[in-house]
Order: sequence, then structure tokens, then C-alpha cells
Amino acid sequence: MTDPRKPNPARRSERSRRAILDAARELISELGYAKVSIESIAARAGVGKQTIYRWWPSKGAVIFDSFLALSEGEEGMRLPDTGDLEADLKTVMRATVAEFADPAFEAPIRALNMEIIGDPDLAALYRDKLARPVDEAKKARLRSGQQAGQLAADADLDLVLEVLYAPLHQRWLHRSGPLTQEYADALVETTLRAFSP
Amino acid sequence: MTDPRKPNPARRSERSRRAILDAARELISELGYAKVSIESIAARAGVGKQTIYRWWPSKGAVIFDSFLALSEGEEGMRLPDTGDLEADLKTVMRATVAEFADPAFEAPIRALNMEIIGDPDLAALYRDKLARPVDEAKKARLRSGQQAGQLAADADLDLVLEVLYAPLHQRWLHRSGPLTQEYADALVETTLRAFSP
Amino acid sequence: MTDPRKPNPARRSERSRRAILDAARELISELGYAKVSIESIAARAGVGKQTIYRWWPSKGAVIFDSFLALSEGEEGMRLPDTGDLEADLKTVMRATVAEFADPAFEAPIRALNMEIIGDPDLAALYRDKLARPVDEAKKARLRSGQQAGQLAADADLDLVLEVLYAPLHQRWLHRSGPLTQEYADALVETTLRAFSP
Amino acid sequence: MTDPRKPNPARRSERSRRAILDAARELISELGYAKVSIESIAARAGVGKQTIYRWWPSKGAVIFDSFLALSEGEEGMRLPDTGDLEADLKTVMRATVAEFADPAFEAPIRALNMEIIGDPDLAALYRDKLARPVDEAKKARLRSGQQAGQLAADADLDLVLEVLYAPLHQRWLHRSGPLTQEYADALVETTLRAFSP
DNA sequence: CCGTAAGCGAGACGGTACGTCCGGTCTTTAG
DNA sequence: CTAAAGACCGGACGTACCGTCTCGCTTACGG
Repeated sequence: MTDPRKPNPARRSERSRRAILDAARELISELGYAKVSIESIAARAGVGKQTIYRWWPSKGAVIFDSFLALSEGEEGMRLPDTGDLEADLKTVMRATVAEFADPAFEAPIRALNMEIIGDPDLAALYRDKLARPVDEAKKARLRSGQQAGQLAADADLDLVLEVLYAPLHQRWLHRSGPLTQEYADALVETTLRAFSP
Repeated sequence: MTDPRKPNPARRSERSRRAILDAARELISELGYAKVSIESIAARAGVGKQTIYRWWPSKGAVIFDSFLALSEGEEGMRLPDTGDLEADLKTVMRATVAEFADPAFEAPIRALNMEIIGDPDLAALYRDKLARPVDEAKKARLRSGQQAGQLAADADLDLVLEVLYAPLHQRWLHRSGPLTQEYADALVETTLRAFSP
Repeated sequence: MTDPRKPNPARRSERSRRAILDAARELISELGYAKVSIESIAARAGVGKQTIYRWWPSKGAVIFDSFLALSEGEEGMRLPDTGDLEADLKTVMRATVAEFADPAFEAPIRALNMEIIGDPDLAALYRDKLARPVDEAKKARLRSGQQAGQLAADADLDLVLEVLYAPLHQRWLHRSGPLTQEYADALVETTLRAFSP
Repeated sequence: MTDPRKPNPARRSERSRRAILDAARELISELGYAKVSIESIAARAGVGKQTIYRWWPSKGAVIFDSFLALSEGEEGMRLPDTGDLEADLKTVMRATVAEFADPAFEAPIRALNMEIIGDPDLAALYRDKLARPVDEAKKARLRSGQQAGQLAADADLDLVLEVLYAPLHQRWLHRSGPLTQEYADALVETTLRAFSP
């Protein structure tokens, strides 16, 4: 017996769903998170407000889903593995730095982060759907390095990831310092020293 | 010639200022950042809305100031220095972990972080008024450890601080893992190994 | 060739029709006209909204029909004819007063009147289907009185009916005075005096 | 001690009040009662919705007040008194017929009547503020006729008014017959015959 | 020491957006 | 092919706050 108050997902309009997620992403890029309203998303998407409220519990959830939709195809994500862990990590970290520097990415990702910080449910969803797959790919590369003797065999890979990425992420979030390639390199070197065999 | 539109700070009512900052902090603790409105702050403080708008440019600024007011007396902050850098850092990190675990601190600090992430001006203010003094105290202890040969002489102390604190901060912000004393210890050990002489 | 947009009455579900009309009357009694929506009628009747829109052009039409259904059997309506016109009219008028006093009748009839006032089409339908049969029965009794010399031979019976009923109806609609049996009697007496031979 | 939830009438903006009442009357004339929304009134008046909700409990109340505002100046209403009651009443009744024929009056008055029928509070207000003054003026003329021996000395003037006006009013409300000057005359003659000395 | 200009509480104002309800249309599935 | 179910677009509802704007009223200078 299903709860009659819940909408029936089978009848959901795919056209509307896409229009809403697209509109959400566009508006966030154009106006910034705070100035985007559910009304403006509905208007831009050519959709009734109720259609948004029927399927999402909050503005944050819509925005979150608009990100999820973006990264839908990237299932089999894989990091470079040249055999040189330090070089590979630097490549990846520099790419992350570049991403943060791109204003088209900046605004929406920042908006997503604000949402996540304030909403535990969204945070959990974020970890499951967006962060974990990426982290697993990174840990796969780290494990490969571990087997190659470039990392301590007993290193806690989650901790390694945090030491590697958290400083970068924090600098970006708080704008507390420049995000340069040198900084990315320094973080890689520091992390590898900390977890050297 | 003074601008007639700018209020005269000399006439400012200290009673109102305190009432507003207190009300802001209380409401944030009770309701969380998002549900606190300027109107509710004014009502709780027994103050006209205009009195808030006269002295603060935004809700974020009020909340920020309410924090500033708290840490006003702590000017001469000083970290313990027993000569054992690792032990001292663990003491401090464990204290930070305890702070994050206290729900009375949690909500307001989280609110402050959300504000800072979204508002560059506030972020700058935060760094100057709140973060820098604390960081300087921490760096002073690190420098002392450096002179004692417990840290590489050429270590970039800002980077050390980031490696030490950012993972903890990120875990808390994203609720991506448990904040335990063991975790605090592990971060200290990892950091010291990374920057060992 | 039939118009494909028009539903085929032959296929109409009698079960649904009754359920809708019953639900409409019940809801009007319970909530009053203004608070009854087509959605609530459909829900109460266990019927899709489309089934209502397929067969009725407006909420008013549904409500109107729900009345029509009630008075379906009363085709051969007939007023008492004891030979004493005044006595017979008083009997009928007192019955009308009693009807208006019954709250179970009050709400729906009031709703019907509001609909009729605002919608000329409905008003025409009302006159044809509901008012005329009753009025004809009344005029039959008046005509009988006319032949008995209790009413002027040239009296306009439509006018007589209006003078007799309109004051009562207006008092009820506007709640501008008490609806008592004395009042009913007074109207009969007044009318008979006005149209005495 | 005043109820703090009630707005302070002293601060009320006269400009807004007039703009709202004017907009309401205009829109009713243009669109009819059912199609006028509070939002459209607010928009037309250049006023925030809250300003309407602050001072009126319902759409009906606004529309009612817009009528009240119209008849504000007509305090000392007085009917013609030529000494010939029948002639004077015919003059007045014909004027009423003409009013009902004017489409500019028709729509708003009809709207007002629908409101009154459905809302007892509004009905009471209507009787006190709009109907009573007019009725008193009419009764004054009737009383004068009574003293001149043109009306039975013991006639209940309220009843006289009802017999005189209710048929006309009902015909108009239900559109159940033509509103002609002959009809007006017939009503006057009928009424005077019913209440002749 | 007194007028006057400021800050103050209160709260009305024009607005924007909220989240809900319903109108009327359209689509899917079952019978 | 009808009917139920219910999603859809649209738009009004009544509420909450926004930031601005008077109101009187204290309160503290400055002539």
C-alpha cells in the first residue's frame, strides 16, 4: 500500500524535469545562489511552481539535483596512472585549481557548498552521490601508489585525501589565499612527505 | 563637511547595540541561520528595524558582529607552550574538536561560515578580525617549535596551519566523518611528520 | 458525423453522475458554497476531475443540477385547494417560511441563489426548470381563486406572485428581518387586499 | 491597553485607501466581480497586497467599502414631496428602474448583492450603512403620505417598502422579467391599493 | 538652559517570494 | 471509448520579510 499523498513517479514529465534543472543551473550562474527564487526557476523553465514543489522539498534540493544531472554520465571516472604518483596527483590537483578559477564553475559550486553546509540531509546526499564516486577514483590511484611503495602501506587513504584536498578547498571557500599551481604542488609534496613509507 | 546621510556614531545607543547582538546570537542558536530574520532580531531586541539598518548593511554583518563582540576580550590569546610541540598541538586540536561538538557553538559558527562563503566582504572582515589573531597565536607556537627544532626551519607556517586545521574544519562543515580526539591526534601527527626537520 | 470533442451521452456513467451530484449537495451543506471546489467534489465523489468537466461547464452548473436532481420526482406538483384562497396561501407561505428556517435547506438554496444572480445562463435555466413548474402550480391555485371571485378578474397573476413572494425572499436573502408565520400571514393579507375584486 | 495585533489607524495612509477603493470600483465595472482579485486591485492601486489585508478582512469588504465611499456625501437624502404620494413614488421607482438599466451601475451593485447574500456580517453592515439611510428617507415620505390620508394610518411602513421594492429588486436580481416604467407604475399602484386607508 | 537635531521604538508602506490551493487541460492505465 | 487517477501550466491566495519611510518621543549638544 503506497502513501497516496506521494506523487507517482511513473507519471513524471521528463521534459519538465530537464527544463527545471537546466533553468536552475542557468540562473545560478547568472545571478548567484541567493538571488535565485523558486518562482524564477519555474518561470524560466516554463513550468508551474507546483511541479517543482511536487518533486523537490527545497530550493537546495533542486540545485543539488541540477548538479547531479551534470555528472550523470561520468560513472567510470578514472585518474591518470603514469606510475609516478606525485606527478599524477599534481596533474589532478592543478586541474582542480583551474576549475575553481573558472567563474562559470565557481558560482554554482559555491552555491552547492552553502546548501550542503546548512542542510544535513543534502550533505549526506552530496557525499553519496557526488563526493564518494570521485573519492573512490582518487583512492584507487592512491592504492595503486601504495602498492608501488610510493605511500606508506598503513596510510589511511581517507585521511590522505583530506590532507591533500581540504586545505585547497578551504582556501577557495574562505578566499583566504591565492589558488596557484605552486600551491597545488606544495600540497601534493607535503602530503606525500607526511605519508611516505 | 560630513555626509548628512551617515549616522553619527557618537549618538549611538550602546543599549540597543548590545540588545541587537545578543538577540542575533540567541536566535541563531534557537532557529538556525536561515530562519532568523532582521524583523525577528529587532522584535527580540525590542528595537526598531531602522536601528539595525542604520548601523549594519546586512543580516550577515549583524551576525558577524555578534561574534566579534563575543571574542572582544580575548585580545592577548596565547597557546600553551610546554616545550613539547606535539603535545601542545594535540591539546589545542582536541579543544577545537570539543567546541565543534557543543551544539550551542555549532549553530552560530556554522551560520557564520555560510555567510562568509557567500560574501567576499564579510570573508575579508572575518580573516582580519577573527581568524588572523587566532592564527597568529598558533603561528607563534609553531615558530617556537621551529626554533626548538621540532619543525623544519623552512616550513611555511601558513601551510602548516592549513594542513593541520583544514581537514578538521572540512569534516565538520560537510559532516563527512566523526570528529574524535583520535582524529585530532592523527592530524597533529600527520602534520608534524610532513614538516619534520 | 458526430463532433469528436463532444462526449457521447450514451456512454455516460450513471453511477458517477449521481455520486457527483450527491457530493456537491453534501459539500455545500457542510462548507457553504464559496468553500466548495470542483476538486473537492471530485474527491468526495471518487471521480476524476475530467469526468466533471466533461459533463458540466461550471461549478454553478453542477450545483444547479444537484438541485434539479432533487426535484425530479415532483413533476405533478399541486397546491391545496380548500376553496378558501387566503387559508390555502397562508398554508403554503408558512411552509416556505419553515423551509427557509431549516439550516439543511438554507445553505444549498442560498448557494444556488448566488450562482443564479451572477450567471444569466444559469438564471434562465433556473426559471425554466425549477421556478416555472412551481410558479405554474401556484398560478393554477390563484386562477381557481380568481374564478371563485376571491381575486380581481384582471389581476396579473405573475405580479400577484411577485408581490406575495418577493418580500419574503428578499428578507431571507438579505437577512433583513425575521421570517415568522405572522409575517407570512401579513403578506398574504396584503396581497389579497391589493388584488381584491 | 490596545491589542498589539491590530494596526494603528492613526498611521493609515489616506492616499492608499483611496487608491484601493477606486481601483476596486474600476475593476468591478470592467471585469465583473468574480474576475477581480485582491492582487489585481493592489496592482491597479499601486499598493502592496499587505496594505489591503491590513485594513480589510476580505475581498467583499473592500468592495463594500468602495460603495460606502461613493455614498459618503449623500447624508441628507430626501425624496420629492409634491403632496401626491402616488406620483412621487412613481418618480422614485422609475429612477430605480433606470439605475438598474445602466450597465455602469449594474455590475457593481450586482457584485455587492452577491457578497451580501453570502456573508452575514457584510449584510448587517450593508443594512446599517447603506440601506437604512435610504429606507428612512423613503419611510419619511410614506409617513407624510400617511398623515395626508393617502395611506392607512396603521400601515407597517417597513412592510410597505418591502411590497413596493422587493418585486422590483427580485426581477432585477434573477432577471426574471423586464424592468419597465409600466412595471414600476404597476408596483406603486398595487402597493397603494394594498395599504389604502 | 533651552532649542534643535539626532537617534530611537514603532510600524505602515510598496514590493518580492513564499508554499498552498484550485482551475481547467492533458496523458496514462484499467476496464 | 469512458472513467479514475493525477501530473501539468497557470495564477490567486494569504503570509512573512525585505528595505524605506514617516511618526512622536527621548536625549544630549551647542549657541
